[in-house]
Amino acid sequence: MTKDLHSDRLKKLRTLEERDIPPFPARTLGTPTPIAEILEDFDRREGETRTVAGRLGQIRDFGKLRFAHLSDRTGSIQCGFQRDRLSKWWPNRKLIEGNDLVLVTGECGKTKKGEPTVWADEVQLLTKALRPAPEKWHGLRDVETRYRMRYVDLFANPEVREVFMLRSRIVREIRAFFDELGYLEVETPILHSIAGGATARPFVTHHNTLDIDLYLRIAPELYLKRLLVGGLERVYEIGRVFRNEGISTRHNPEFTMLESYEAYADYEVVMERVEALFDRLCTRVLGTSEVRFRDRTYDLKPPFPRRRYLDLFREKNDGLDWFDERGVAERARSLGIFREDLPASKLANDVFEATVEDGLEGPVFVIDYPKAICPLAKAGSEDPRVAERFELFIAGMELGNAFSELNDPLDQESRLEEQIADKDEETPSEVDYDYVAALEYGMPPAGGLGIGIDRLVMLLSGRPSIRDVLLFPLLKPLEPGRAPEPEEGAEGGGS
RNA sequence: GGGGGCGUAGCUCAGUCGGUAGAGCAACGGCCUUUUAAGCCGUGGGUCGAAGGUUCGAGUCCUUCCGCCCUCACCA
Repeated sequence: MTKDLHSDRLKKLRTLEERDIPPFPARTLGTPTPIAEILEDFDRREGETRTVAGRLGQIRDFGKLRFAHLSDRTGSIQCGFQRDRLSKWWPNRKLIEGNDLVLVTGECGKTKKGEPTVWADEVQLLTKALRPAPEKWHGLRDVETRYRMRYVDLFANPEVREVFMLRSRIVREIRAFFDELGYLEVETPILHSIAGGATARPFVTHHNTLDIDLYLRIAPELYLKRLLVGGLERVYEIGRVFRNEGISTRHNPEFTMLESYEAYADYEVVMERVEALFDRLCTRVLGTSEVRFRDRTYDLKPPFPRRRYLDLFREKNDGLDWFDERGVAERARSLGIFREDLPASKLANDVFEATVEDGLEGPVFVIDYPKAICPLAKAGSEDPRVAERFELFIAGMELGNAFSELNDPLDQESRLEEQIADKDEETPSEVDYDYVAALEYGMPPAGGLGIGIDRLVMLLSGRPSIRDVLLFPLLKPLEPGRAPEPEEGAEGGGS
């Protein structure tokens, strides 16, 4: 609790109550103007009376005059409090301090040094802050506190706010992009009875009334493609997916995925869409196609080069053929990543990841993946061993994954069944026969796309960790309890 | 899970060889009508992440635990 630590502020709270000044009033007595709007054309506003509201910064006190900056979501402006203008309020001035939320109405004018200032004629305390703000010029630095108390981070560090404003603009622009192409934005279930559409360990939950286990979705893919069967033809969804796996600078157990599906298109069309989308984000949101990320500069100007998966594999592995099982096993051993339990295709893909992926600075489309590692993609017309699939890599990060969607129900059924056969903890628990049934009704040929929104925002904002683009990244909860009392018979709850 | 680093006042950080717990900002009292990292005088503020150990004596050394960061593994 707050109690002892900031008892000064609690004392002020009581004094406010004694003086009938509500510390948390229900009504805001005025309509604040966004601060940026006032600053925009300040010279012309001089002499006008304006109302501003926001969080009070540090007060600079001169006895009969005090200054403090007031910040709202749009910016920050200086307020001047003079005894001669505020005779009624003046005796209460010390009850309002830095970090309180206030409403100030007064005349716009400049100080001797030319600083735009609202000279207060009326002041209303909107919310008494019982905790002080972090230190004024270093801000809040401690990463753990920043993530755990993001609400403080946001008001103490303006650049953090900017990241999330940028994130919002990016998402809005993505929506506009698909909307203009006639896509329908949809919402599909998050609770799945079969965790399909990707390979990942799911979170499990339970529905009490039905008494069944359900999974939080690991991908919306299979539901979106059902909608293609239903005739919606162009659909997209931006939503949270959940994977019960490790946490790192690039992974959070819940993250935001964009998936889109377009009938009568294939992965070539999708590559064009991705290029158009990046071009739009660069011009309309960033204003440049160059981004700085982890000490490197990337030019996101399309077109992006395309490299065949199998070619990249051969290049980085001394001409080794991906399908050469013995050679691949040997190579895996020399890399120290050999695993007896893996099917050949998975092992070969591990070799690909170990030798190729980190070097993919990009932007680059890696295209034409071996069919064996793409259970939901359609085989190419030229080489039946490869699937029409691409992944977009930038800065060694996988940003997008797309393919010409497999719509042959018989092929799909056997591939899903194969997947279950060499099952590990990450493969789906069972085959989604309802999805196969949907395909049996006829799904149009289609190009599908998945983009990790968080990683995209990382790249476009130049933030190296996914936690910097998530408002509330997952952290271990702090243990409120100390060690249990060492008396015997202390009841459980133990870990 | 492996390796490395970190945890000291509300915040940002010092703390030497093991010898009384420090600074700046914030807070509190005072002066000041043009500051904007305001200034000046004064005051208060600590479970040194937690527990145990070594020692006459531990923020400092040892052990265990908790949390965070980086990295590797994992993550098609």
